[in-house]
Amino acid sequence: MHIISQQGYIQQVSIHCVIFGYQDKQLKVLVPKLHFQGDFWALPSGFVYQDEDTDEAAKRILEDRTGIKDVYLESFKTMGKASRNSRNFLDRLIELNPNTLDDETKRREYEWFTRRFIGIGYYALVDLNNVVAQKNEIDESIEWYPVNAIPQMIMDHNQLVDEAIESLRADLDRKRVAFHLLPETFTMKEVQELYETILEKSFAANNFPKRVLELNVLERLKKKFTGAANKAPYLYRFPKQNESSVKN
Amino acid sequence: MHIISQQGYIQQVSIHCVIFGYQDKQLKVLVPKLHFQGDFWALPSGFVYQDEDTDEAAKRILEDRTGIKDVYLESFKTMGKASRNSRNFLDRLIELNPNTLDDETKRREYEWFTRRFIGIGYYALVDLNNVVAQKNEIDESIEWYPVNAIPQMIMDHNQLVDEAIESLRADLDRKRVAFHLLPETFTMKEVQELYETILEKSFAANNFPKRVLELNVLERLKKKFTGAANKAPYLYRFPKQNESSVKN
DNA sequence: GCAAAAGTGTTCCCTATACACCCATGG
DNA sequence: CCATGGGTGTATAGGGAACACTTTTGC
Repeated sequence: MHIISQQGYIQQVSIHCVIFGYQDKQLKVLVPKLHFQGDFWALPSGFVYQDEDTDEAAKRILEDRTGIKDVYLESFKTMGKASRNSRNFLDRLIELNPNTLDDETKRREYEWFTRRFIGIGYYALVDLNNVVAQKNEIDESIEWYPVNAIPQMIMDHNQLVDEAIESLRADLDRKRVAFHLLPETFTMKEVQELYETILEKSFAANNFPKRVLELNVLERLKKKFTGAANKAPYLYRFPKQNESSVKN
Repeated sequence: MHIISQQGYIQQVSIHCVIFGYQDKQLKVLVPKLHFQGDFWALPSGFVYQDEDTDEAAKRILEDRTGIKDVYLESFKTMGKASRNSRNFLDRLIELNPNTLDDETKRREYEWFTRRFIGIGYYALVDLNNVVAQKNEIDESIEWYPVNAIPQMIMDHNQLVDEAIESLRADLDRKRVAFHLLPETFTMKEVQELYETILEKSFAANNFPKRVLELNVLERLKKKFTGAANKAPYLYRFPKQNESSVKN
């Protein structure tokens, strides 16, 4: 572990990333498990450099921890409780990993880490099928969990996920945000299933395409011939404005 | 001016309050003007004590600067640009107010104030008719401005107001938030005009009451006899859950 | 031709709007 | 009884859902 407290971070502000993906008709979140004794799960988190936008910090943390870059990012909530610190978490971690605080530097790190932090929550939308998340050295594993089967995480991270889902739902109506969860090309049925999954309600199959298409953000491509003995659906593409599409 | 930099604040985090009121069928924002040469308007802003929730800080700042307390508060946006600092503003202020930096303490304050700050935006909803906003000593005046006639403020404060309005509109649908802008008792027509003002669209007069009433949050009181030669409308009350209603 | 899934059309229902009408109130 | 504005009923339009139907595809 490097000396984190002296790298020019803004004090007492942390960034937390809820990374959404979509697979098997389920909304999933990418959660790393820390490489320590004791089953600690935690959202990819980090701090903000003095000369860095918080948006940039979220992107950097995401890439460092998962290898994922160039994704859609949205800040959704800032957690500001005075009691918000990682002392409970770190004490439990140290209890189960006795050699963690074996020198003066690390003890100073402990003090730094366990102060009260204001946490800025970001959610990311990625194309799970195209993205290969790679754990880095501080993680034991990194896995996609369906939103209703996320392990117990440290601090308020489970609450952050809940708030992220709520924001995602609210944003679905106003912004054309959902397409970021789909692969480069997709069928209208896949779009509908995605909306039904996230909003937990079903839509009529005849009106849904009309409503989506009149957003005027989808490009219709050629049909998708799968070899199956049925009518081939059209493929659509969501031309991404700023970001290039995600290729791990 | 006291020594602000040493009072146990969280470093580089600021709070900004957009205070909404409603009067004369207009949505208004309460904006103080600083007691300095040079026409500086700025949202009521401040910092967060180490042992204080950010929500508490927003409440405290609101009360210190305006005398208003016990209002509905909602955090709506966190501004995180690396370039976000008040150096331009303060340099202009010092230029126009030469005696501002006349001792060492104040010069140190200047350094503290002009660092990069992460700004947490809150909006408050108050009953403008019942609330008497009181300027404190650092303000020259404090006034209600219609949202489309707000003076040019410092830093990104105008943008904060725009984002606050957007959030307020989005929240109107999901939460029963608007009643906080009305007096203790009000007629259905007043509710409708409020919604029409904020959302900038009109509603049919027959269904609107039905939709509002089936929220089951309003209490119908006796009729309102104004002495005018017409049918007296019913008065309604919004029983506030946690907060007591605002009396300056 | 047949099965499977895509895509479309018809009908129905619900909600919101427009408009008309009735009602309470005070002069 | 009349003017005023609150409140309510009726007809209509639009959007979404259910259901049935047509179309495309490969065997």
